[in-house]
Amino acid sequence: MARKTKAEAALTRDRIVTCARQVFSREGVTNTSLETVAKEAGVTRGAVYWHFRDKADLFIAVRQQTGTLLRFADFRTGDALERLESGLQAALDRLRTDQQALETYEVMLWKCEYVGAFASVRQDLMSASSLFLTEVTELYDEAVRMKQAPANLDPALAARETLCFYAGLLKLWLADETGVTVRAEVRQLIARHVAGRRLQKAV
Amino acid sequence: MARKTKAEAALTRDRIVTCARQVFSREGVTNTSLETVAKEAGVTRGAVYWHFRDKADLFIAVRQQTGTLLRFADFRTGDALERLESGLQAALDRLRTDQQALETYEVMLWKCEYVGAFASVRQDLMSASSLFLTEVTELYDEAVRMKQAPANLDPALAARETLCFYAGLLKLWLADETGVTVRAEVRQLIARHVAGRRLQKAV
DNA sequence: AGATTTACATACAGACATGTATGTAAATCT
DNA sequence: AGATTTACATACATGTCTGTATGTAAATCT
Repeated sequence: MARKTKAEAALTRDRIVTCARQVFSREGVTNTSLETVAKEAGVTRGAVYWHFRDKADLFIAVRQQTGTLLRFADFRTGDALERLESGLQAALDRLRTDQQALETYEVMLWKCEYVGAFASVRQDLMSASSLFLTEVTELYDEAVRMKQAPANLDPALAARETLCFYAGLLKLWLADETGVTVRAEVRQLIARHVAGRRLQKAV
Repeated sequence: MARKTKAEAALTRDRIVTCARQVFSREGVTNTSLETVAKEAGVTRGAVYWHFRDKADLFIAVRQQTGTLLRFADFRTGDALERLESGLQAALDRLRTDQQALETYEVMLWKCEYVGAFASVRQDLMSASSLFLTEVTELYDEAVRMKQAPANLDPALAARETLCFYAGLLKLWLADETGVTVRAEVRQLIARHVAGRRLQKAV
């Protein structure tokens, strides 16, 4: 077949990743055949195998294309607890407004089996959790130093609780199609969670 | 083949379910072939198809064999918040001491894709979440009435936060093989979470 | 005791997925 | 401008899984 331009090839690769995400979210990662992905992207399996070693490699590309939901570094205004809340709210907002992020996280949290080649991906997720812990611990630490949180608050422990809350929230939010379980009240949920850390309990 | 006694057949069925759980947790649900399960159980696929319609049906049996992790009804001593904490602690304790429960939840939370026939299973999980919400809401309601929790605590919202915390905790606990993320401090985590609801903040 | 199920094992038929090997024409390199 | 890659498409070889149909001897029913 006629060779494509570098730019064209990059587009092809991108189309494959995009289609893979969609097919993954429809049919689940394991049930997805690379043939299906290829067809959806208007290429053959040859193209897929040229750009990616195997399905696990493609899956990693899907994750990278979407990137991470949560970037506390993006929030520099307000006190530590305000920045924490902003970060969490922004993450959940993105799920609502960004179809791509929605699909990717649907796949990661509900449509993927972390076994075999995918076991290492789970390690990645846990690494991301560690990063989250580090950042949130620092935020709580700052909150304590600034007297916004009670002095007896253990930043590391509180951060772990927040991590659990966040992980569960993401997972339940995605599954809560009716909206009654958590979707309808995400904002208040997050606000409440963070408010619970403040020195003057307001909620 | 020689027909088995009803009792023998029940044992066979049970062996199949047990082996299915183990294979599922090793290889993931989708990657598991019924042939593998059958071999492990010392039977052929004929037996598996005799007892179960298909893999999804078998998966449901695996869930039923283990049952639910959390039964607040089991705890009748102490105030509402103490009962809440006891329930949560007991659930996580079970994961530590009950290999079967461990495997089942590993499968449900990390080794299963909720797609196609399994989509309805996810509905079931959300129904269980609703039940959890009902029970915990009632506990918080009682805590408020008994002045153990602040009057401005919204039981329904607090219950949702606890649900998220619990869901995330389960998921992270299972993946935290090194223990550094949450496993080492589950007890304090749960204690802290519940203590955060008490009128006199202690943590 | 005979008729009927039951609890499987065996056999069959077909679909589907994977990885690799090979071909090729145009981009890109020199 | 020629040599070399590149970006795929095509073809091949193979393994695997599913669902069902059929067989059968012993339990269970009547």
